[in-house]
Amino acid sequence: MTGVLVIEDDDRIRLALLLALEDEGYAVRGAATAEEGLRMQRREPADNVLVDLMLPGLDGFECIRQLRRDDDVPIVVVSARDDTHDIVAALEAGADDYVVKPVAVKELSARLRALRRRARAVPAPVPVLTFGPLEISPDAGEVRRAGRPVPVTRTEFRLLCELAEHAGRVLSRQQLLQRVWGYDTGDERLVDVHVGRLRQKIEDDPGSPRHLVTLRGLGYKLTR
Amino acid sequence: MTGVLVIEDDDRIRLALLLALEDEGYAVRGAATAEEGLRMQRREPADNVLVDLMLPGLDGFECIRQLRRDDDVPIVVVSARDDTHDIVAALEAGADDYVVKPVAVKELSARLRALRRRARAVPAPVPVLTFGPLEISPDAGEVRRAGRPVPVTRTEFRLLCELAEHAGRVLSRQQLLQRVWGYDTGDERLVDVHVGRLRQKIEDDPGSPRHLVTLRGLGYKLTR
DNA sequence: CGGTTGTATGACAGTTGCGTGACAAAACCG
DNA sequence: CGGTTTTGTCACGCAACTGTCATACAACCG
Repeated sequence: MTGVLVIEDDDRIRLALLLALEDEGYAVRGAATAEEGLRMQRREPADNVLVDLMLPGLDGFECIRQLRRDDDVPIVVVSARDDTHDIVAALEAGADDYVVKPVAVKELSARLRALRRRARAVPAPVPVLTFGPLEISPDAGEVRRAGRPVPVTRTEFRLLCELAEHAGRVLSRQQLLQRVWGYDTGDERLVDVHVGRLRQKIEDDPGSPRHLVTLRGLGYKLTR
Repeated sequence: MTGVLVIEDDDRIRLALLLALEDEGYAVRGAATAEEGLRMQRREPADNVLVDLMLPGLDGFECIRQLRRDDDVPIVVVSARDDTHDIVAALEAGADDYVVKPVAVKELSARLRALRRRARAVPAPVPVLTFGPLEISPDAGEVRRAGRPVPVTRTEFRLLCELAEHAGRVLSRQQLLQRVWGYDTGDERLVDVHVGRLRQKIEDDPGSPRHLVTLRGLGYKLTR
């Protein structure tokens, strides 16, 4: 299911767009302000965003820039203003297309499809967390040391990810039990054992660990 | 240097576009007919193609389709006709954008830039996914190993495509059940079985798979 | 320094997760 | 309709993993 987010302050127009797009088979949702739209997109990303330029508060241009900052979603501006200056500015801000109201829904839909044809082909890179020679990619379910894959078990992997996500911070055994194992209570030695096993695999000298370090009385942390 | 090819039969308009785009810093070339444009693009590909719809001989729609057949170049239609039906047809044929004459060069330039932003992100616009000796073409519904076609069943193919689309990422059995079978719940062994069958066909040594690998406790992933 | 607390590690048995072959139901196809 | 292919289910065996325990070691403290 492909989702479309419509950011438009005029209730009538927004509703009309939403209904029309829904008829075209999109899963729609709407926002009346840039702030609301940004929040929605951050929480549950849509596959396309339609945005008006004249918005109360944060205006359309700024909205586009902020959307672009942490998202590669295709953005289409739907504006009443047919002005070269606006069009150029919107596209420069990061929009992918600009259509002038009133717009035929069929056309809008075709433009969205054309846009998605391009956007979909982009293979999102697999994010990797690095700690010195250590590379952890949660999505790939893979750990590498100096480029070489290190076989780790599921529990070890979860533990490592948890530590990596909070790099530099101490996590107590209780916190780790909670987050990795889901235990509300349990033997804290369990954590020790797995940390030990992990060290055998990822540390050069497991005896004096450089990345997965113990903080006596506090817990463990992962450092760079 | 970014090159733009303008396919437009009206000499005056073509010249005007070429000059204006040259001013904007593009390396331009022009063609008066679809045939000529296709030949030029095949011999020395430009980074963008502008095409008129009303062309003598091969018309604009057909021109777009033929361009698309062996090229992923961004195509912008520049037409005098402001008609929803034409716009939709052109976009469906494979165009990326549609602007109506007369058009401001600044706008055209901005649209080209926006388009190229997207297009560049696609490194190899091949509809074939390769994993070592393995070739999967989702569109053609075909799998090859070392060039030789491999007969796979529909379910196997879908499973393979799903994994290929998320190359390098782990997909849990649940996710695969959901996406390939549409099951919200079900026996996860089912996935194992099909993965096993797939391995018999695509792996050199199904006993120790190199591409379709298991991540114990996590799921499966396809690697290069 | 000895006592105390906290941490590392090796061994082990129970458990889990995975791969596979067999088989029946279902879909497909002349 | 009969044969063939595809699909889903099941049970079993193997290998890998997990958690517990006991013991040894290291750090802290007065």
